[in-house]
Amino acid sequence: MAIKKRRKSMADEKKRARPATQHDVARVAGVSQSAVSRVYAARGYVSEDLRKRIARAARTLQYQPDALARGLITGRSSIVAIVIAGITNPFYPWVLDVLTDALQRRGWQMFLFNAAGTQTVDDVIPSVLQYRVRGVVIMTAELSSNTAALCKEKRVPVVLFNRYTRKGGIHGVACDNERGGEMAAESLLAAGCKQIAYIGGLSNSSTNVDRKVGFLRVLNRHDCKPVAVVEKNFTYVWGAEAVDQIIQASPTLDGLFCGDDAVAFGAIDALRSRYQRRIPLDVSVIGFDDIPSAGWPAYDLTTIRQPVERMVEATLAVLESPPERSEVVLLAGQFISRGTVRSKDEPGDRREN
Amino acid sequence: MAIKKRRKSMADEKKRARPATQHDVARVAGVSQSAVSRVYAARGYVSEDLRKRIARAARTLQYQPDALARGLITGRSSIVAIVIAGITNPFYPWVLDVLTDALQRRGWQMFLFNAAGTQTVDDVIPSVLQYRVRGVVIMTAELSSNTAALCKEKRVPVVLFNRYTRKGGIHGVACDNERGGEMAAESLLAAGCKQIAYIGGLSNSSTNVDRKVGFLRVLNRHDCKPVAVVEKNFTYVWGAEAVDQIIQASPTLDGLFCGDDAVAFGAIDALRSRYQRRIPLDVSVIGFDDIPSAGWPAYDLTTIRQPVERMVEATLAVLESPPERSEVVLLAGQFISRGTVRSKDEPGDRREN
DNA sequence: TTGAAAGCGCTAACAC
DNA sequence: GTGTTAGCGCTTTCAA
Repeated sequence: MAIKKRRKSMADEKKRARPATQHDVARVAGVSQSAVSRVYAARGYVSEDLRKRIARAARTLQYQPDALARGLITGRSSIVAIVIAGITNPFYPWVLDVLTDALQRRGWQMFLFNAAGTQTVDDVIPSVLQYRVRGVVIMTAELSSNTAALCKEKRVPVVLFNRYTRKGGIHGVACDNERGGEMAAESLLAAGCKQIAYIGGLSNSSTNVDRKVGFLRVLNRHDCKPVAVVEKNFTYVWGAEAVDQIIQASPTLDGLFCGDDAVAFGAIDALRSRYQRRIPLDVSVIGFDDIPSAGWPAYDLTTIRQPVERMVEATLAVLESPPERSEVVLLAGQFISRGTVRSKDEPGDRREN
Repeated sequence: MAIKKRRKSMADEKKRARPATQHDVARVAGVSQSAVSRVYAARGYVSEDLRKRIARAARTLQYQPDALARGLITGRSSIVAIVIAGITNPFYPWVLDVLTDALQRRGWQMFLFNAAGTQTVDDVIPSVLQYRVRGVVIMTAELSSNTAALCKEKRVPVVLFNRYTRKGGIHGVACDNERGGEMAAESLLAAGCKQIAYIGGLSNSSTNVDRKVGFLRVLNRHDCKPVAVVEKNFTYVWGAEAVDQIIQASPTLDGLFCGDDAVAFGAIDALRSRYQRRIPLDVSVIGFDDIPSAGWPAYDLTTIRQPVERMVEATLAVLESPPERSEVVLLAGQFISRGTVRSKDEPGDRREN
């Protein structure tokens, strides 16, 4: 008691620095501390009378619950960790915009980690787990089975966003990329393209593989052999670089499917500025994602829209109540027809400006 | 003790669910729990011998410190909260890319909040403060003095990023926007532009005001009266919309300074596709920020580069040791000359493609 | 150099 | 309904 007293007086000295606790509120309201807890934890019974007195005391004291203490006792914070790589690809800001909104509506917080540069997912996960996060959403391809086991052991649900794995215990939410690839192929073939190429992203990511597989399946079905299939990563720079490679070998290229919109932008800029190709008159181009800038006049890109809102909802649904067995949710994309695929009937109708 | 025993046996039943604590490590290593703490808190004395035994025990138990418990006792987490609005403006992904890297190198975590949509900064700050964050970085214009007071009371440093205020207690880190505006004006005048306009962003933000003030100051000094000064927000859509307004009234427009690169993109697209203006032959355009896409061939935008790396470092420096008095750090931007400002000497030299 | 012990602010049995 | 009480896992005096 003596020690306690000493502490208290220290606290009194610099009172302005110490925020109000449930104990303070209880004292002012003339109730027990646990009654205050019951109000804020929204659990157990509290009479209207007590509730009111507590609310008033809390207001005068400017009481705010301490999330750290709450997390410590409950064993769970309300933090969701997002691991991203290449946040400068405009697809991700779009996703983050939707995701932050959905999270904030639930009263959850977002940890943002960037697995670009020096750090990988595996480096970053352990420190995330220290906060007893509610879940981890991974938007990068790499995740070692070691790290996966770590999350499983701590009972932290992991969901891969915009990709998936068939390894057990890891949930996945993605667009139906195979079907998307098929739609792209169908569209280019319908436009009368003959010399068709695919510029992919990260070669072993499910995102890239599925889009490619669907695309090539339809091409194959129509006995159309692609003039080139090249893969590296989902960036503007790679799109432009890939065009360099392709055009050298196949100057008569007339149809191009790109792994995502950023790649498509790079490809289009290279085709126009380095090789004087008109889009879509000389080359038809299709992207993937439908990021906001895809609709801007500079590109006016035909693409496949990812259902980001529904993907985010599906992701949070998994975090709220993780299914026993790992689950892969595939949602349909939507073909968005704009100005980078020529229409077969009127090939000369379009002018470049 | 009886109760304690009961708890313990419960814990044993579902042992796999309970992560190792310092207590467990201490037991295995044959030392006290406080010795383990001293090792991980990196404070106080621990002999080499103990240190080794503890390290070994920790490894076998896969011990990871609990950030919530640590935060509770120390009164501080290692979380920095970032409040953003309009994350889809490519300037912010760029900043986040740099910022996440700098944070992770320090072993800090990032809370990301989006003040777009339904939520404002003021809505979001209280819940951030519950986590005893190390600091708050605000990338939005709005922050009520009420909320500012709240942070001050909790002794949480606040720094405005890419903007500032002269109100007390709030730090600010920004580019020298006035000087940037001056450089833009000097460049347009040097190119021989006569009919010059400014398309700004959020009208009362320091970012917008300073760029405009610097720009108009130089114009005024050269007796050049702008044909239009319009302001709304920092978006692509607004850039295009603003051009509609300006061109109606001033079809002979030949010089344009835009509040940021996104606005410039919208303006350029509208000038080209709706009004058949050639850039820079008919109209010279300057942006601000130098976001990554500014250098892409589609725009090849002349602009002023914000020193994002140095801005981030300055921001974190403030969070690490907040100065007593509020402090505004202004860092110089860099003029980046590309293809959207015509050179005076050879006005007919450029071709659009 | 090490250990014992108090307590950060909160939740959740449990007793009344 | 309400209060009492025992910790959650950690840091930090303080004594030895």
